[in-house]
Amino acid sequence: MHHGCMLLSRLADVSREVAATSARSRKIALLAELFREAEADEAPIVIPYLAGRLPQGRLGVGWKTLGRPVAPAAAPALTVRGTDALLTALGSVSGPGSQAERARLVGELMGAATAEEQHFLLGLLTGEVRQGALDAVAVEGLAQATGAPPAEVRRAVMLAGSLQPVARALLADGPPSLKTFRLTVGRPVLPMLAHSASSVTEAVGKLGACAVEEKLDGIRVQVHRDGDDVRLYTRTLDDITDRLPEVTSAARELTERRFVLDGEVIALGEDGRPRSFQETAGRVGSRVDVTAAAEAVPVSPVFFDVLSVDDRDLLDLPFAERHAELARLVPEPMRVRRTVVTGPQDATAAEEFLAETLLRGHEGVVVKSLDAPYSAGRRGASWLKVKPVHTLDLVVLAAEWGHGRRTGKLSNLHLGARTADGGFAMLGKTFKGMTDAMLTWQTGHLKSLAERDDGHVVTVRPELVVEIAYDGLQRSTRYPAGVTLRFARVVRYRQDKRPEEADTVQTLLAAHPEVHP
DNA sequence: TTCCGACAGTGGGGTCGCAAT
DNA sequence: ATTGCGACCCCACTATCGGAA
Repeated sequence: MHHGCMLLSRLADVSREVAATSARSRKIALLAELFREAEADEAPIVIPYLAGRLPQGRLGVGWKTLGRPVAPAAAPALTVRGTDALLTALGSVSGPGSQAERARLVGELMGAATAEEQHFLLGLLTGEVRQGALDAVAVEGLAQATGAPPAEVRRAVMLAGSLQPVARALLADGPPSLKTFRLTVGRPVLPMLAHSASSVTEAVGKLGACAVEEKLDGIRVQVHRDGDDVRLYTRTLDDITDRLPEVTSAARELTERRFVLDGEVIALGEDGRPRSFQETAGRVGSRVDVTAAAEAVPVSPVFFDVLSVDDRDLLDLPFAERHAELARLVPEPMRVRRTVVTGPQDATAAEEFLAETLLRGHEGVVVKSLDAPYSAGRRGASWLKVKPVHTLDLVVLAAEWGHGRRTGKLSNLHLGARTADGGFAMLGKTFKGMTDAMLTWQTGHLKSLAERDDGHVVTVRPELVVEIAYDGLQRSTRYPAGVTLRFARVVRYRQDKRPEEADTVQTLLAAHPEVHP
């Protein structure tokens, strides 16, 4: 065993082995074995690496920066620590000439790596390790390696916001150290997420007594206030405090002084109706001239949950009790609009609430069990979102060769609607919704319609009609009609339809009068 | 034995900011 | 000034494993 000088080749070997097995239990065992070998101060490197992530986060290195392949080293020499030091240096490069300098450092690293190590590093740098194990499997491996109960490790990770500090503590001090991870104001926790349901009735049927809340099409935000200090975090726990001063002010106006709230920020018009997601996202993404951005597109926080008040951790309380705290803390307009139903016999009322929500211009609803605790970081089925689905019959104009498990299959479809002149206008692409059987079938069928194959995109005669589901229309500068479909996915092929029967751009635009191309 | 929850994989479009052109 | 790239918002859906029922 290499004490304190674990080689990168060891990680590359384990990653390859993990990728080669399909059994999750075996993946966990392989990771656990490696984690046991890591020193406490190597753990914060080894564990994210084997979870498919870099401890530094993104480094400004993508496929273009990686450039051409570099001749691999003959023998493994890179250590985990050495690699990490080099990548830390790479991440700190900025200013003029930085792209070239990053490329040089990447080249240096790759040149020192064996072919196996290069493959592993490539996966890490591009975020595509494809070993069938990410954070969740690594958490299990960490639990197995240290003898800590998996549920307690998961909880610590959700409270810490990431795997690394938990890994460091566990490897250094063992399972008792998990108790040091508590909900702390100022330290963001992984947010609770929702599953999908196809109707409100179905959702209420599954959850029983529940709240039905408006689903706002904005940006998720976690607000931490400790006295005058307010911090704002996104769904991935990025700190966006500096970008949303009006949200900070709103948090300071509340009478309680220590709390953690969960909600959405959204740009609303003068009439209180939501502005487009594109406008909200643009505003939240603006960092340079925040004052001008806030002037042009002010946003409002709308809260739906409270995780902590005055140092009381509310995570394990049932939602009904957390909401009572929320109602005490946050006045009406800053709280999400909702209705409470007692169970399936109230499904009609819930459906009516959805209809009203849509009339107010919102995205849909989230149906939430009144009993459920806040299970951060885990996709519990106690929150179910329901959004209306639109469908269209479109024509396949081209398809792209797939990657990974879709290698050799035509996967990503280019979708077109009919135009007035008898041609087709591309509206976007989709790779979603296909079963393996559909992938196989469409690969064969599209090959028979192929007109050109540049090795990436196969252009086909526009004859195959496909039914596409989508969430809505949005403006686009990329596509000729000036619009594109949001979250397009395949429902089924319509071999009973000829391309002349496909939907037109005109009818699509007419169905979404609020969108101006 | 069957069912179902959790997970990973497969990428989609838009917007912003920075560096390069 | 414009373009290209990368990061990060939003996200749907299927396949699979393995524990629950």
